[in-house]
This record gives sequence, C-alpha cells and structure tokens, in this order.
Amino acid sequence: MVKAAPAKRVRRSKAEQRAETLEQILDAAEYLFSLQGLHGVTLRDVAKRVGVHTTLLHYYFQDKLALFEAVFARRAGVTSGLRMEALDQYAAEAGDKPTVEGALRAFLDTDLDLYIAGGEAWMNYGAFGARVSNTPEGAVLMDVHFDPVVLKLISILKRALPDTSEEDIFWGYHFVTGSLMNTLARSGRIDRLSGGLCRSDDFMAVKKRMAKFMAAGFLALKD
Amino acid sequence: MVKAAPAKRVRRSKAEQRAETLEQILDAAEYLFSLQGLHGVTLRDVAKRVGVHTTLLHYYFQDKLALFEAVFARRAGVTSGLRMEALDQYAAEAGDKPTVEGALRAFLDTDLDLYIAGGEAWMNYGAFGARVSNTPEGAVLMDVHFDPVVLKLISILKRALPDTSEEDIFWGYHFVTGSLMNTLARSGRIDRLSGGLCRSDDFMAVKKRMAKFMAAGFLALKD
DNA sequence: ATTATCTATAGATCTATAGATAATGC
DNA sequence: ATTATCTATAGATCTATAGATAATGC
Repeated sequence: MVKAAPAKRVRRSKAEQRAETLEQILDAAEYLFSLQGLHGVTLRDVAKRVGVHTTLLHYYFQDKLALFEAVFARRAGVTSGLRMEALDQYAAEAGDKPTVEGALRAFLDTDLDLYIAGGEAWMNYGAFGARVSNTPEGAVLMDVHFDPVVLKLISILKRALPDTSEEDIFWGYHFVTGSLMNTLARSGRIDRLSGGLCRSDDFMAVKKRMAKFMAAGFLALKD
Repeated sequence: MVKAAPAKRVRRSKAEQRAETLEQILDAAEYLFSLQGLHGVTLRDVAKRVGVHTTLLHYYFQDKLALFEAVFARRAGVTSGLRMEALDQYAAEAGDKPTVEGALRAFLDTDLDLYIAGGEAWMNYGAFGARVSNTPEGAVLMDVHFDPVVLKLISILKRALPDTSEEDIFWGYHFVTGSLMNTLARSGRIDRLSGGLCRSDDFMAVKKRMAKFMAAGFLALKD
C-alpha cells in the first residue's frame, strides 16, 4: 500500500492562521445558532464542529454573547452596504419619479441575490438573522446594523407615495420585513404545506414575486 | 397594627387545584418561552415564576419539551378553531364569489381580534408562536396544529383567484404568514424605527391595513 | 518574543428521579 | 387512598479562568 502523502503543512503566517480560525469559528457558530438560537448552542458544540478545544473560543471571544454578536456583525455590513448602494443608485436613476416597486427591488432583490450567490454560508446567515429578528435582544442588533438602509428605503418610498401617510409606509415596511425574514428562515413549512410545489430555499421564486406583491400592497394602503 | 387577615384558604377540589396549577405553569412557561425560547428557559425559571418547586413540573409534564409542546397546543386549538369557523362562514356568505380580501379578513382579522381581546396571556402566546414559527422544530408544530385552517384559506383563495397559479397562491400565503408572525412577535423594532409613530403592540393598526395590503399583493401576482 | 492552542479544573447550573410529606376524597 | 407538593440528590453539562505547551516571528 502506498502511504498517503502527509497533509501538506501549508506554512501560514500567524495573521493568516488567526483569520482562518476566526472564520471557521464564525461559520460553525453561525450554522449552529441558525438552528438552535443563542441558548440552544453551547461553546462545546461550536468547538467540536470546528475541531478545536472549547477554550480556544474564549481566546478569540470574550464570551458566548460576544461570539453571537460577532456572527451577526460579520455579514451585516455586507448586506447593508450592498443594499445601500443599490438604493442610492436607484434613487439617482429614478430622479424625481421613483416607484414603489423600483425601490423595493433595490432593497429586496439585492438582498435575495446575495443569498442566492453566497452559497451555504450566506444561507445560514439568513436563517440566523431571521431567527434573531423576532427576538427582543435580536431586534436591537437589527436596529444597530440595519436602521440606515431601512430608513433610506423608507425615504424613497415616501417620495414614491406622496399621498400615503408615514404611518402607512412604516406598517408596509413591517409587512415586507416579516415576509423577508420568513423567507430567510427557510423553515420548510411552505414545502410541506404546498406538498412540494414550493421550496423554502427557492429564493429565485421569492425574488420573482416579492417586490411586485409588496408594491401592490403599499399602493392599496392609501385607499 | 392590625394583623392582615390570613389569606382565605379557599377549599378547592383536587381537580380544580390541578387545573389551576397547570394553568399557572403554562402561563409562566408561555411568557418565558416567548422571550427566551425553548433553550433559554430553565425549568427552574418556570418554577420560580409560579412559586413552586422545580420538581413539580416533572409531576405534570414528562420533560421540558413536553411542557413546551403543551404551551403550544393549549391555545392553538382555539385560534385554529375560530379561524376555521370564520372561513366557513365567509365561504358560505360569499357563495361562488369569494374575494381575496374577504378570505384574508376572515383569516387575519379573526386572529388579530383574538389577541386584542385576549389580553396579556394571548399576547404572550402570539410572541411565543411567532418565535417558534421560524425555527426548524417549531415549524413542525405549526404543521400539526395549523395546516387545516391554512389549507382552508388557500382553497378559498383559489376560488377567488381562478387565474392565478397555485404556486403563486402558496407564495402569497408565505408572505402573509411572515408578516403576521412579525406582528405577533412584537419585537419593538417598528416602534424604534418609526420613532414612536407605530407601536408593535398596536394590533388594531395592523388589522386596519393587513388584509387590504395582502389582498392587493395577491391580485398583482397574476400579472 | 509573541501568538495560537491545549490541559486541567473550579464553580455554577440544569434536568430528572426517588422517596417523603401534606393535603383532599370517600 | 389518592393526589399534590416538597426534600434530597445523582449525574451530566456548561461557562470561564489559570497556566502550560507548541508554533511562528524577528
């Protein structure tokens, strides 16, 4: 038998090694938190998934909550930034005639595209975020990381809907975000309910319908 | 100083006492689970809130998960039953001309009314259910308890929307339920986002807008 | 000489069971 | 005589810290 070549020990700088380990820890935590929530996951679970000793997590993170918040923060900036750009670009293009659907597409489709293109890691983050979002502690994290983009969206919606009250617009957003979170959660419920006709992870199907659906909803509110 | 009259020891039958204690346990668990989820609550927390010894919970419930499921089941039948009735009644009234908004009002407004009228206990259940709903284990509880009502709603929507594909209708429902769960969760996010203009617990405001908003969304899908 | 990782362990819970005690039921 | 509640406790985690060891950096 030929002896397997020993795993080639790639020489990594400490900075590289640190970054790599951190990433692995965050990936593992993200996945587990997305399934079981903050309290349903132990540091042990995370360490086991990474293949390191539990105490290493304490070397990188103050405590469990700090790890949790780091998971939230890691990708929050990316999605927030991309959507902010998309909204800015849309606002510039549309000039003084923005439409509700246009604004929603910049906001929603940009995000859905990110999850579609981002593979498993981003899908896990989506489920993690959705789970966090309807939690009292989690909602505060949402505030911190997402208020700017959301308020940007709302400012465009206001211009697109000059005759709709601000209150109506906020409630409309409340509906939109609920639907988006329900999508990101991928609970599998729609799969079973529809007998397999729809799939929770078919974000293309959601993208095709969501902005249109919600735009019509907003327009109906002022009546 | 006048001595306070000793708490009048009401003579309760065992059956009464059992029912009362059970109710107290379920109320406490419902409240705590709504805030912290299954894993964030210990039996100790529940017992302390009720004012009994931890082990009493094991007398009434097999284990923690059984308690959790009992909390879910207790009110699930009530809301499911009421909405089923409302949908049946609407279907009968509307004959062969049901509307999307009519069906959604029977489904959504009936539920929102229940939370509005049910006080704190029902509000806690709503938050509990919302939290459960975007969880993998929780979604299965949703299936078991709510599939019949939801499929009833969908059958009426199909008749109201003969030219809309079944897939579109299921995705529309997916959006609706996400918005409803986001409402029941009462995370406080919309309050802060809107600078106090909207309040998470203002279910009247939601009721006023939701069916109309969603109905317009459904109608836009077939275009 | 510094940083990454592991060993050992304290101290605090947490769930669940066995068995005792106190109350109601007949 | 049965049911509701409590006492005592086993056994299994879990988080977090202190301090040792192994690797990279200069």
